[in-house]
Amino acid sequence: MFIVNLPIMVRTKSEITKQFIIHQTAQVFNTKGVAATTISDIMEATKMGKGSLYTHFESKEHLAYSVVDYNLNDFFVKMGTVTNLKYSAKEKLYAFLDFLHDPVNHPIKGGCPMLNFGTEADDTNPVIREKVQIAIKEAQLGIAAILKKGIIDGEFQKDWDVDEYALKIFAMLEGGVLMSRVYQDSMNMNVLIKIIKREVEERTV
Amino acid sequence: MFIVNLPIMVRTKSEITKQFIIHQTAQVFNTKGVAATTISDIMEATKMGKGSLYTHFESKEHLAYSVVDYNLNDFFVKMGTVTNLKYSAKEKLYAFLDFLHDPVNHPIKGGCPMLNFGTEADDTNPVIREKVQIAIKEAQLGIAAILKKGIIDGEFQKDWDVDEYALKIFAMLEGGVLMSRVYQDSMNMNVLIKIIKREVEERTV
DNA sequence: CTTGTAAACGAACGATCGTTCGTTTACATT
DNA sequence: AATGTAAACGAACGATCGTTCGTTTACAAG
Repeated sequence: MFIVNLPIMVRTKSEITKQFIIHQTAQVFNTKGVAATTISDIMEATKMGKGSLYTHFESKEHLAYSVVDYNLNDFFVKMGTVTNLKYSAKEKLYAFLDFLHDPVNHPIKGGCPMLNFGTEADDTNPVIREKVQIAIKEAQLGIAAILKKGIIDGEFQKDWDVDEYALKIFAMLEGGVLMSRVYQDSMNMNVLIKIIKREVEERTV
Repeated sequence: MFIVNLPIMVRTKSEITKQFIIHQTAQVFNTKGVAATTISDIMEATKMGKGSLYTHFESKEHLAYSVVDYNLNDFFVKMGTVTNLKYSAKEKLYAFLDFLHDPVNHPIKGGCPMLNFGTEADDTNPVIREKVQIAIKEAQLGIAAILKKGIIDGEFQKDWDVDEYALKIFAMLEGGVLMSRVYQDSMNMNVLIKIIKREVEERTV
């Protein structure tokens, strides 16, 4: 039915601008927070007029939702890029840990979006809270998947409770990000990563 | 010099009201954040007129500073109240852990103030960032002090790197608070506490 | 009770908030 | 080149922001 003869560029013009706005404001929202980011901030980040923004987003809140999605997704894309370069489970895990070794200059500008948007939204914004919840779940599962692969491949001890240890890794890293960013010094994060690696070695066959 | 014959009540009237305002708005700031808390919110929480607030605080920002101090201090007071009831190091530590077992209903209303104010302020408010930095340092030292007492009293193994483990505990707990509050379920926190207790047992002589 | 001083107050201020809308500009299709 | 449609735009809106200030109220001292 209704087969449309689409031009070469499939629904692009508006979509490109939309993505441009999201891309340009991702750091602003992640740094200042959703509530504290103003339309003026968005205009400055995009160099666009006030009215133009409302051609692509029905409200600041809806843009914020897209930006939260973008930042969360960006984290997993970059995390995947790093881990997919490695073959063994331990190498994947260590690559992931090293990927996060410097929270002062976090790979996602403004810091971990799960930490930032999670703490802002947990009591005030159910939509964002749920987005973060899904992302945290995905992160836990991602770490657990690496550990499980390590067991299947015979790298790690079979009796290791990997779901529990994935939770432990995630919590330690988020705590480490908080500390390092407040201290403006990534030393604590490096100690935590060293601890995790040591514990992984103890579970390596 | 200048010995003043002070009345019975030493600089109270204004100070009491000041503390009342801080007390009444502590939860609001900790839940909504400093930037998102408005004067109207403060008026509603205190049932005071707009002008009265400026009799006691020169700006919203200065009130926020006092509230951050209040919430951070409140945490340590409550933590001390719980741990001081115990004699042995392990009992103190477990009491502290159990004190944090339910982040959905955190002892400090709105959640951990180090987590909340730390993530909001790390890139935007140097004054608050430093207050949180000092608090985190104090928390680390507090945990480490308990562990050190455990070693001195012969409860824990002598070769335990307690500073490192205090850092690990703190990071895990902050990560656990984040997860539990985003999930609106304290299960993850309970697993993390269980893990810590297990590791402490392994270091118990 | 009178008086003096500090606290409480709310109207009003200028600034900025998020949003709307009529108009101009840009650009792909005739 | 003419035309039609969508994007870009900025002035203007009402609402709310944080702050100020002249006045009223509360209350302890004399």
